[in-house]
Amino acid sequence: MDESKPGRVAPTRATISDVARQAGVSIGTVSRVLNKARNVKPALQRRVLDAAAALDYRPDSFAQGMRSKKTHVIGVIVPDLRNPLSSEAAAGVEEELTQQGYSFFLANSRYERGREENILNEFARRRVDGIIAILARDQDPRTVEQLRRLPMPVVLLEREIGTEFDAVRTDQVQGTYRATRYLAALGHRRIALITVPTDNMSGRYRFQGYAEALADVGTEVSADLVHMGGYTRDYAVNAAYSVLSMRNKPTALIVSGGMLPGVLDAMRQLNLSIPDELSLVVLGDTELAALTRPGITAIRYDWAQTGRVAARLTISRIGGSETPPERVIVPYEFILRESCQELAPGD
Amino acid sequence: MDESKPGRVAPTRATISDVARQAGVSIGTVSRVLNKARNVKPALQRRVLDAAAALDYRPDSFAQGMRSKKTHVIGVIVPDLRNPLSSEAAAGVEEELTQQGYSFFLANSRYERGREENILNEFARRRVDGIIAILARDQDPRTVEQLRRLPMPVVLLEREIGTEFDAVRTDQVQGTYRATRYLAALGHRRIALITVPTDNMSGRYRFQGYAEALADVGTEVSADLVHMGGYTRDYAVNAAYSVLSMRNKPTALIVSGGMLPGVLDAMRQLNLSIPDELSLVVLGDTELAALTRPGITAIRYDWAQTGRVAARLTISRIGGSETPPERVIVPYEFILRESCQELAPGD
DNA sequence: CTCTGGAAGGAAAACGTTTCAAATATAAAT
DNA sequence: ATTTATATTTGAAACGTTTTCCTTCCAGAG
Repeated sequence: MDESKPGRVAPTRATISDVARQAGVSIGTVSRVLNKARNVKPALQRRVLDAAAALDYRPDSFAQGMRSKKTHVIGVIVPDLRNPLSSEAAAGVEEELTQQGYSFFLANSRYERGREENILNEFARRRVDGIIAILARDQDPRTVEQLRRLPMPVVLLEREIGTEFDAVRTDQVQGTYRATRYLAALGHRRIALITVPTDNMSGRYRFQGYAEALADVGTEVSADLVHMGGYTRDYAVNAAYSVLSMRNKPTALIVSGGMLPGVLDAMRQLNLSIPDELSLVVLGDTELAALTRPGITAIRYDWAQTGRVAARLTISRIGGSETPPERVIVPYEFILRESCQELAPGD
Repeated sequence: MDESKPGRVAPTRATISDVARQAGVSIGTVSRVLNKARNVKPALQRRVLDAAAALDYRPDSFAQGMRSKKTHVIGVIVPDLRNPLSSEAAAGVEEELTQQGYSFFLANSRYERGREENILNEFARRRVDGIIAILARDQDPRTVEQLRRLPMPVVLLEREIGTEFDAVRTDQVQGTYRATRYLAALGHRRIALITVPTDNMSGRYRFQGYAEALADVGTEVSADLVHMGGYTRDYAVNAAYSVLSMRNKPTALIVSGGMLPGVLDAMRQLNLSIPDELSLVVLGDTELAALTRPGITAIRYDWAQTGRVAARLTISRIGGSETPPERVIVPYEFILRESCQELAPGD
């Protein structure tokens, strides 16, 4: 019925046979011209190209995918769309993929394993050429098993599973080590840590850097200063609240970027000021850290860069690269602001 | 060669004919069971379902799309992945689409028309079932024409083109009106406005609300107080810098959320304090506005909600809804913080 | 002039679904 | 027991590509 509507252009797209007819050749020839263009006389080639242009022909990606098994689509799975890690990484992936002619599905697991499983299944069903994943948990054997079964290359972002998958990550160990040593150099010894659980790489490596730095200055990790039990803002608020209202409270605090809002919130409630009453370093720089007053000293991670690297790596795997799994580590940057203070000897 | 590797599961997925063979029925029956399941005897239905489960069968989405013309994919195009409007809207869209069994392509135009055009073409080629778009410019005739030609429903987000497309947007007119009136009620008359250009809806409606409010308090718009020439952070810094270093500088400033960082940056450079030297209202609430000190009074827009509504609307259009184009307006919320001060009579 | 071999182009198969027409089985009505 | 209507199931076409296998051309060699 639409066909007859006067004002409406018929919505039927030209197919390859339309082009073939218009150019007076077989569809096979059209396909050959449009793809490799081998063994076709220049004259014919022109005719085909002209016909295709005239008809505004675009190959149907479903027919292509059906036949050639290549979709030029990559699946990207993140745990929390609103977290800067996710959005920055997605932005980096986007930059690189677009440039290389790929599209991508974006999916959000919300840190739920069930969702993650469904998403991976859906990606497989949709025959994505590759997957870039920031997993909720990288130690769950079911997840690992599912990844192993996937017929397309998988690149992990900010996560690690043994050495069998490509992985791109920021240097959380060194970054956190540096943050801790920086505070220690200012005289702090009671340094609290609020970040994500150890069931993914970020938490594990952050704790490792923290613990190593403390050990190097001859201090032991004190369990009551470490809160690594959740991902949410509420968790951060509660953790900060409880650690900052201890009788013998810490003089410094290291918090991950996604939890900074919660910590600032708690500090406001407790009416604690930075840096007089608490020195603060954030793992992962954000606009909030940069622009709040005083500015928060930060370990900056270039997540967009990890995204770009992961995208390039994925594409090279799709291209058939068979080298052993890579492990790329993107360095951190230390951003000095005004949130830390030398500890007065008496404190 | 992979087939023979001992440790590797053969990566060939089961097809519908495998299921048919296993269940001892025709492929047509399998298809019917898996889709509508009408007119199939319960016994057979069980057999088919069991077979499908046993083989871990998942219909190939390319074959499906090829035949049925439905892809269950929606294309989402945003102008700036790092802007809260984009990421919040994407998150809202994601919530709703996932729940309804849709996947989505996410693409980033970076406010460039050429990219936008390519993205729309790519979406068409990939036969997305519908498109949700935050356009770079909603007044460009070429963009409009391209949208008209698209064979799938398009829902505009935070943009409007006449009345021929569905559009979901926040109430920028009223929000900005309210912000302006609020400042006026505190005695301010020299109120600056820094936001995006008028070549998309947000800029137009913000200016409208601003101008109406000023008119209602008997003040004229003063061109040197209005900066609506760019989208970037750099633009915001420069605009704020120039407007705040005027001899007769404004006593209050309204800025859009994406540009708040730039404004705060400029204020820091100029060493201006809030609210003593400048009252500030931000259009679009963000974490930065909420957590910086003092907190910035904000007009909050629920972009995630617009995303959800747009997703629902898109799906209903895909379902064949033929009602006239809708125009949904999501209300604003006034968030009072500490960034505004009553103007002293002498000022 | 015939033969050979490579280049160029065509015809048709295949990809895995959905859907439609036809065939068969079942139930109801006579 | 037939006939008729209805419910179920089958078989095959169709979707728009890519690709494989042929056939046809031609040029150069013998």
